[in-house]
Amino acid sequence: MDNPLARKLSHFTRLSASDQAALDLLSRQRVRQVNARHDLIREGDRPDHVNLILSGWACRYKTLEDGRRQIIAILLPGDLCDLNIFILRTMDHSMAAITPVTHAEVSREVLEEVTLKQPRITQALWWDALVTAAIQREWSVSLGQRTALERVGHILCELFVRLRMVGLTNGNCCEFPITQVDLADATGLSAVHLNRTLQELRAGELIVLRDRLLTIRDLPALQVLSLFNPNYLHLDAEGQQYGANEP
Amino acid sequence: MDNPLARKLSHFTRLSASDQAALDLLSRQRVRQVNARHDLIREGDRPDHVNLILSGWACRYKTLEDGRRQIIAILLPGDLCDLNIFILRTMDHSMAAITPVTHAEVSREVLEEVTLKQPRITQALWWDALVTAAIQREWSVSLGQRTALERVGHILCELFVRLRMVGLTNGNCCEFPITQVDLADATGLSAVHLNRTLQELRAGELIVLRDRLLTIRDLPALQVLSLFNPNYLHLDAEGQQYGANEP
DNA sequence: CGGCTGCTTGAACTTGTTCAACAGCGGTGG
DNA sequence: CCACCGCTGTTGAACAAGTTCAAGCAGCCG
Repeated sequence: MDNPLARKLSHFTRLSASDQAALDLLSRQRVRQVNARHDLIREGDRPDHVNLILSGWACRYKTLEDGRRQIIAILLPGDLCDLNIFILRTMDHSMAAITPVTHAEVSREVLEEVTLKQPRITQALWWDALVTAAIQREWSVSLGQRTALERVGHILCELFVRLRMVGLTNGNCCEFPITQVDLADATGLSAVHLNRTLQELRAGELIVLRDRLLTIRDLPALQVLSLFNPNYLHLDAEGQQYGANEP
Repeated sequence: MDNPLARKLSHFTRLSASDQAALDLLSRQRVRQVNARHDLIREGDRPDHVNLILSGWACRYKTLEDGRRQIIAILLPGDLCDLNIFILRTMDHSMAAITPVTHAEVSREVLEEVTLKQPRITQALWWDALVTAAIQREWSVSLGQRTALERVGHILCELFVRLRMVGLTNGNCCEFPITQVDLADATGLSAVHLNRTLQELRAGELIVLRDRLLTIRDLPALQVLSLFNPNYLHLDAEGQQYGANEP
């Protein structure tokens, strides 16, 4: 299975062959490439499609007038951006590629057709949207309450688990192609302090991060240190009751 | 119009008489009272209904094991909690009343019936859900990038504008029944520093806050100081194209 | 009256920021 | 081929913002 969206949704529900086919169809809609650090869409734009990340990392962000920037969310392969964007007139934030990104632009019509024909997919996309909202809430907790060390540990745990869901980890390793500046903007820390915090995690023998490759040496310890409780990711196959009964 | 939800949604779309009637029906579902600082629902619960706040203030919050608490969202009259909660098995956060709260518990069945019969309401509820998500993102920006002064100013602006949408302001005044401790937990500040920050806003002649009554003495100045840009609230009647054509 | 909650103040302290400089690396153009 | 540039990561030191601890006051309610 090389379709990251299908892989992710199968954590929620069992997908039939026709569900799979429908998701594959989504992945083949108008496929585009974007270079690293280029915008996919900007605040004020009015999009006419939904983006599905196929490969690479992207982010949502907002900037304040004086240049301060907050990364609001990190988008990984299999992430679908703003299902019902069609209702709001304009984007209130921007999205940018962190690495080179391939994404499919799915039109409203295609999306509606798929959700109409495949109710299990509709259900699963709902689950995905609700998890996305839960992640956003957890980030608020991090930004508001966690210390620098906890915050950085937490985001590493979260990204690792999310990457594992779409098959992008290898044992306790994963590609981790984000710069320290971007990680700092995501955690609300200065780049200098983020650097020192990473060093602290390395010194504690919790992680290795070098050459865009992350190894989590002791995930349980990192989770404890970061007060990371994965239940907000709702990974416990909650939708199995809607499982496919076709082959 | 004493229905805060209808009042809020009418900022997005024109509501027909039957839309109004349907929203009034929602407000009459199983009406409950909750005392101040009591939970409406707890992390781990599995709700079987959606809450519609009719009067009073509430909040969503999460606590960390060691007692640190982050208020994730503030719920005002007219706010509807988690439309599609039915999909996720358990709550990943709690909700509590800040003041005494009256709310209607709307069952899945009633909600589905209304949205099926009144497509304009469905559309408007979508708009509301997307605005809620946008608010959550803006809070991330505040927590991650804004200084204490900006953060406090920003939340005051936001709450004032949201209260105005549901008719709970009077000129530049509004009831503001939240304690400093709760405001501190919402802004990620200590209660002591929140107190000093409020004093700074008072000293700058921007606000008066006394006896649970907030007066914004200079909204434009407060907006500038807080880098408050209301476009994330999507208030510009974006859904007028779906306006009712019945009386 | 006593005890509670919410607000306020002072002072010491801690965490994270800012500023500045430098090293390593890869790409580009002379 | 080498010089140079820009980007990323790293380090040190001074600094600022916000926290913590501790105490006190006002109003309210039983």
